[in-house]
This record gives sequence, C-alpha cells and structure tokens, in this order.
Amino acid sequence: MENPDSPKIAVTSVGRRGHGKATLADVARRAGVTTMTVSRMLREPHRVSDETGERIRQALADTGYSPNKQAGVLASGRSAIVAAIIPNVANSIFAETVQGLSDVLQPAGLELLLASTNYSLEREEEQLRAVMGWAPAALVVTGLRHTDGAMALLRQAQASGTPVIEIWEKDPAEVEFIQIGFNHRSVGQTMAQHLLECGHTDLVYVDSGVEEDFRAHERGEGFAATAERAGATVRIIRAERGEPMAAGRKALLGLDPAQLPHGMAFANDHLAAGAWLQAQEAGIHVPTDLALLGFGDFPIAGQLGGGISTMAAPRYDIGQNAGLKILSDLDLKPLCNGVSNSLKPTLIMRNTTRLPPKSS
Amino acid sequence: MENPDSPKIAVTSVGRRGHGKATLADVARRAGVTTMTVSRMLREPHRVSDETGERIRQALADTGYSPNKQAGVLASGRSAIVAAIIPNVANSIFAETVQGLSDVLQPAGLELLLASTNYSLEREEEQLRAVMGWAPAALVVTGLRHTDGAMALLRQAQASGTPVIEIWEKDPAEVEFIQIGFNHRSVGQTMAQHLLECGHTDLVYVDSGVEEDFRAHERGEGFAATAERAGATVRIIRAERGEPMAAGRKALLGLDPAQLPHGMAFANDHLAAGAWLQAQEAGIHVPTDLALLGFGDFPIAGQLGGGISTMAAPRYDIGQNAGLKILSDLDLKPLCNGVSNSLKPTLIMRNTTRLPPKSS
DNA sequence: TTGAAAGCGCTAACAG
DNA sequence: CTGTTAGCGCTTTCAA
Repeated sequence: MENPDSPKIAVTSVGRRGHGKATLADVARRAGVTTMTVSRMLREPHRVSDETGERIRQALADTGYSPNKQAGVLASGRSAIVAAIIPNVANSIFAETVQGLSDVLQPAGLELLLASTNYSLEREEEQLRAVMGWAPAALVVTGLRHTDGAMALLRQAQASGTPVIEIWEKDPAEVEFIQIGFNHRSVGQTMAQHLLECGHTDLVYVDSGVEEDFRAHERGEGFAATAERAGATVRIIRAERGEPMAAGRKALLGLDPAQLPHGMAFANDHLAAGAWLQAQEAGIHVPTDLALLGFGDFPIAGQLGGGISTMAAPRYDIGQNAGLKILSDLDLKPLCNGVSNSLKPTLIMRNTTRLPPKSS
Repeated sequence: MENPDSPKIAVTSVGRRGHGKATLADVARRAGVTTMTVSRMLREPHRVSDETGERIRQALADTGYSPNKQAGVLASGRSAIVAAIIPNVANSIFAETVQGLSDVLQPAGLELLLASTNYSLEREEEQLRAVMGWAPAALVVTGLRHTDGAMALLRQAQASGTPVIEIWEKDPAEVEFIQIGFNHRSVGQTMAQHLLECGHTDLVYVDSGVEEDFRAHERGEGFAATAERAGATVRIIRAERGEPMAAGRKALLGLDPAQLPHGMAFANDHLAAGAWLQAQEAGIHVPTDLALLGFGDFPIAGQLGGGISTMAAPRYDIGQNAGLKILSDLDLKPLCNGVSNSLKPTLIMRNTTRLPPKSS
C-alpha cells in the first residue's frame, strides 16, 4: 500500500499450496493492520476503533474473505460443530428430530454433522469415532444402548466438557449422559391399559420388523407385561422388515381369520395404517370386531377412517429440546422461538378404539 | 530421548491449552519415532518397516490416539467433508435423498455436513457461506436457482476444484455445475398427457402450498401448458401450506361439487392421498367421476384403494447418484453396492386413472 | 525407510 | 485500542 512500486510478489498472496482464497493476512495487509485486529474485528467488533473498523470492513469486502474454520478451531480449541448420530435419516421419525435439532442449532451458528448407523451399534461406534476427530462442540446419539467402545468414547467426550445427549429414550436407572426422550416400556404399558380398558382381553402387539429397533421392542415388552398382569391373552408378532404399511397389512393377513384378537397395538402408525386398510378391505369392522392402536401420531393416522387411535410421539420436539439443551450447556442464547414441551407421549383416542359404555 | 535426565516438562505433553487428548507427538514419543513416521503409518502403512510399524501400532493402541481432523485438513488442504444444503430434512423426499447420499459417502470415509434452508434462497446463501469455511471436499445444493451471492460462492468453489452438484433438477440450458435430477416441466407434461389420454378435458393441478417449492410449480406449468395446447380446460390451484394430506382433502373440498373437474393432478402423493380419502368419503367415484394423479410414488400411494396413479420420483437414487459422482470426481472408489439408475420419473398407472377402451 | 524443518490460517496471552 | 509472540496438531518437502 505504501509503495505501489515495490515488487510485491503478488497481489493475492499465494501460499505454499495456495488455493486462491483470501486469508486473514491478506485482509490485514490491505487494511494496514495486523491479523489480530482483523480477527478481533470479526469476533468482537466493539473492541476495534471505528475508523480502523471501517478500513477493515472495506478490506473484508474487497477480498471476499471467508474464514478458514479449521484454522480457527485448531487455534481456539472451540468448534461449532454438533455431531448427531441416528439410525436412519429416511425414517420420518428421525428426519423430524433432525429437523428440530437443525432448526435451533443453525440460528445459533452451530453446524450439524450427521451420521447414520442403519440401526447397527457397531456402525454407531465407527461413526462416533470418525466424528470425534472434528472435536465437536456437542454429541447427540440415539438411545441408551451402545457398544463398550462407543461408551468409552462418549465418556471421554463428556469428561472433556463436551455435552453428550442421548435422544429418544429415558431411564433414570442409567443416567450417565443427558437423556431427552421417554420410557418406552411405560408407553407400552399405557397402550395395553387402553386396550384393556376398552374391554379387550385377547391382544396382539405387532413389533417393528427392524431387529435393532430396541425402542419398539421395549414398548412391546411393556405392553405384554401389562396385558399379562391383567390376565389377558397376549402375543407379540414381528412385522416383516420392509415397507411398513405393506408389513402392517401382512401382519393382519398372517393372523387366523377365525380367531382374530380383540385388540392390536403396533410399533408405529404406518404398520397400524396398513392393518387398518387391510381390515377394511377384508370387511373386518374396526373397532367393533377389532381395535387398532398405533404409535407416533404420524399424519396418516389422523386421516384414515376418521382417525386411528395412537400415542403421540414428540418427534420434532425431541430434536428441538436436544438443541436447546446444547445451547444452554454451551452458554449460547437460543435465537429461535423454541419451547420446551413435554416429551411424554400421550394417548390420542380416535376411531379405532372405543371405551365401553359406563356401567354403574 | 537421548537424555532421559533432562527435565522434560511433563510426560504427557500438555499444550498451552491441553485438552488431554493424545496427539501424534505423544504416540511418536512412545514408539520412539518422529511424528512423521506415525503419520505415514496412518496413511501409507506399507511405507513403514514392519518392526517400526508394530511399535507404532502398539503406541497407537496404548494412547487411544484419535487424529485431530482440523489439523489434518489445515496442513493438507484436503477435507473429507461433503456439505449438503437442502430445503427441509423432515420432508421425506429430501430425507431419502440425504439417506442415499449418506449411504454412499460414509463407507468411503466422507462425512456429511447438513444444512437446511426452509426453502429460502437467502438462507441457502447463508448456509453456503457458513459451510464453505470448512473447505468441503464437495458441495451439494438443491435446485438450479440460487441468489447471486450463492452463485458466486458456488462458482468460486468449483473454480478451486470442489465438485458442485445441483440435485433434483436438470436443465441443459443452464449447465454450470453437475446436475443430478430431471426436468420438472416435462414431468408435468407427462402428467397432463396421461390425463388427456384418459379422455379428460377439464383438468386441475393442485400445486404445493410451499411458495418456494419451484419444482412443484414447474411441474404445474408444464402440466398447464400441455393441457392448454391440447385444448383442455385447466386450472392451477394452490394447496394450503401445512400438513399435505389435510391440504389435499381441502383442495377437493374447495372445488364446487356441482362442477368437478374430470382429472386432478397433484404436486405430490400426500396431497393426492388426501384428496382420494376426501373423494371416497364424499361418495365421489374414482376414477369414473374423477381421476387422480400424484407425484413421487410414496408408500401411501401404493396402499390406498388399490393404488393411486403417480409419477415415480427417484428420491433415494438422486442422493445415491450424487454421492457416486462425488466419489468419482474425488478419485475415490465407491465401497458400496450403488447402482446408477435412471433418474427419469416414470408413470405408474394404478387405480385412480383409467385409459379409455380402445376404439378402431 | 526415516527424519528435520517449515508452515497451513488462525487465536490466546500478554504487552504497549 | 492495537501489536507481538507463540503455537494449535498435522502434513509437506526435501534431505539423509
């Protein structure tokens, strides 16, 4: 700047393996200050004088500067990445949770590194290991069950001050990390109780076809335990893996038509919807001949035949609450209108279950 | 190492702001080699002698070393992050695309940084800017339309050798980046043609309620243009924003029952499904009184009333192909069984449209 | 096959 | 309010 004639190597300083992107040093040179001042300008503008600030602003714009975050993290030890590891993005249950997470994280300037495990705990550990290399600011994993290796990684992260959140489950007996979810066993209980109250004594729980969907299995266990304790007959059948609505149809189809149960509960609404459609086509009257109870409160459950009774699951809220918890743990203010809702599933009684008329 | 008596500061080197994690230097010290050798061991093991290798392996295990990726990227200029920016994760269309992307990227060791825009181009630019700071190895964005600022960023990335992929659309007239998708206008054409072939001359297209869903609008434009060219009556109505099945019901409800169109096409299957349910409850016979044609081939379209006719959209394949393209551009071998399918939507005729009996 | 030196782009700590 | 110095943890380049 001082001497336009001096043989500066190049206008855009090209480093050893220059990639043509402007660096802090480029901006600083242009503004006639040191890198520190520019760095400050970027992070705490009030600590820079107005006129210097103006020159820097100009230089920033001229160079089209964009900070190299790797360098920033390396130097400061602080990263703005939140890593989330979930079983499957395509599953709408997790997709909505991710959306909830993303909706609160993004406005706060945190970025989401997403990994999926296809429901395998081994892959969860791998993904966790991979993701840890980025020194994430927080870690979100699904469920309470992990491999020993994964547990070690999570503990290590937590020990070094990284918030670790387990979503979609809750068990006071195993609190080691932050848990944002609910108890699936007791949801299964509620489901059984409802069917019992409706007067049904011959019950079936149609479990998820995904072998590693522990949460669905637990709901089934809670369901069966409660039903048995009440003296009801109860069977657990496993749906086929694959498209859930089709699997729901097949679950009903697989039952002996001569001795149908009185009430069926499902691991999710898609299964229930499939069964409902199948029942309708087979001329089975719901809920008179057969009561159906789903889980999740997916849109379809609200639309079919006046509505399928279900348990509302806080799909989006779990993600949102997890995000909020991360922000508070990181001392960041939430910049979005997130509310901390209850995460307890509630029964929504619609047209596929019916309480008996009150006697007395 | 030479002089064990020299007052080394500490056994576990604690840096200025040590966080207790083992570094390459820790491993090297333990194995009695330099960091370079360990670094080599990690990336090109064959260039390290067997016995040294063994010692290093041991030290690696002892220390529980996990590489700091920020440092690696900073030093090498190579990152293993792929950034994907999509409108909405919760929308199953994009959730499946993300899953497809993730399924091919993860086995190859690439990680996915996910950002969502809530369908706003401005937020897309913001997210893009944020994400660029990580020097991603590749960039995936949705659609062909971007703000000027975003375009500049994308061009800059591409110029510096970063593959840029636009998904879900294709237009030979605007090829600037890699496009993995299809032409929505021509899909709309196909939809109109089908309804026309079914003999319907009074048509309606129910457009997406999401104002910024340009792709749905384009299908509508293609639909309307084709219908008009054929001399049919055609209206485009906009669904309500909100739950799509409910919006589909309302779309039908909003039409004058005395003069229903002959055929309705929808921006997606959820809208179509809602309309189908509404039609059934209102006693409108499908396809005799009213033909219905969806888009997407979502599971529900295959389940309702013997199936809703639809256009199959390659939701998962788009993500998968994008991933495959990234790998090949980065000279990485795909480590998964991905196949490069056709991405052109195809008509699936089911029970909500019917071709007229052949005459002649 | 291994090592030494330098530096990626940025920020913490401390001066001035 | 601004600058100096040092170094984050790794990889590059070049030499041995």
